[in-house]
Amino acid sequence: MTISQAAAAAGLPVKTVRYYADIGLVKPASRTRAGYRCYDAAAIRKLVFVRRAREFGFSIAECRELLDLYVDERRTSADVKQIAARKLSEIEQKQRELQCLHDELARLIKHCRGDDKPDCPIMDYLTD
Amino acid sequence: MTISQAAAAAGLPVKTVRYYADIGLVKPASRTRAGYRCYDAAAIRKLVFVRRAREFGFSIAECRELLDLYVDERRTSADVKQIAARKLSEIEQKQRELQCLHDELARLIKHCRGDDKPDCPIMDYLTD
DNA sequence: CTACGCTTTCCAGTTACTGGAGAGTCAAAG
DNA sequence: CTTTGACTCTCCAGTAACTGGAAAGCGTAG
Repeated sequence: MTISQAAAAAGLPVKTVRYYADIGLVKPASRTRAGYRCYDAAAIRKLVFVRRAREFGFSIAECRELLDLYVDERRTSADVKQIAARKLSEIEQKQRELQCLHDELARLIKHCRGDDKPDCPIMDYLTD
Repeated sequence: MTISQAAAAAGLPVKTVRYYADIGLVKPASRTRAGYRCYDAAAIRKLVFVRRAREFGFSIAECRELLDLYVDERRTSADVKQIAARKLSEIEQKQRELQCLHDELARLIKHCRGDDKPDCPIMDYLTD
């Protein structure tokens, strides 16, 4: 399978697949004599795996960790669960932060008259 | 005021203040003969303004916009409100995305036994 | 006078790609 | 057999918003 076929199968841009090969995250199974990357079913499964992990917000480093577990037959679900739990608490942390920002900004917007005068509680708040 | 005093007053790292000067976001009031940046009260107010706007998640480009309004005596609160409302809807969009991720990941973690066996619904999900 | 701390500029690295240039490859059409 | 067009290769640069570090200059206290 050529890189464009692999990219289509995995649901990733060709550039990204090439990038993953460059950084050694998901290497092609082989190369043709002309240097074209060849992807087999296993490599494509890894690409899909990485795409889904990335969609979950896992970093490339974390994807590497997960991919190591993915191919490790002696992995334990406890290992996987730990990484996932770590990510979940990061997500929750970000959610709390966003909620604060949201509430504060919504409050300011509510109190801003939005007319043609310069006075504005949003500006006042930023000025402090 | 030297750059380190200005940075302390604004609650920003020195490097960041220098960076803001480099990109023309908040320029020092003047320079000493030796080339040292000099910050006056107005510049420090702008630094604080930018710090707070950044904390709200406004990008540097948006900070520039807001800063233009900040110094514009003919600004209208409608202009400010519009920018803020745009940012608020971005925040809400990100909140919805995070909520989806959170729920999905929490569900998977709940169903993962977290024992010493390799079987894991999280891995299954990523493999698809 | 010297030591130390602060400042300067410039360069590189971070994250995870994305775009583009210039050159090589492949398969099909004429 | 050649040509055309699509595809691929590598390498370089840029993105956002800094951050770290090197090498050199400046300023003041002892």
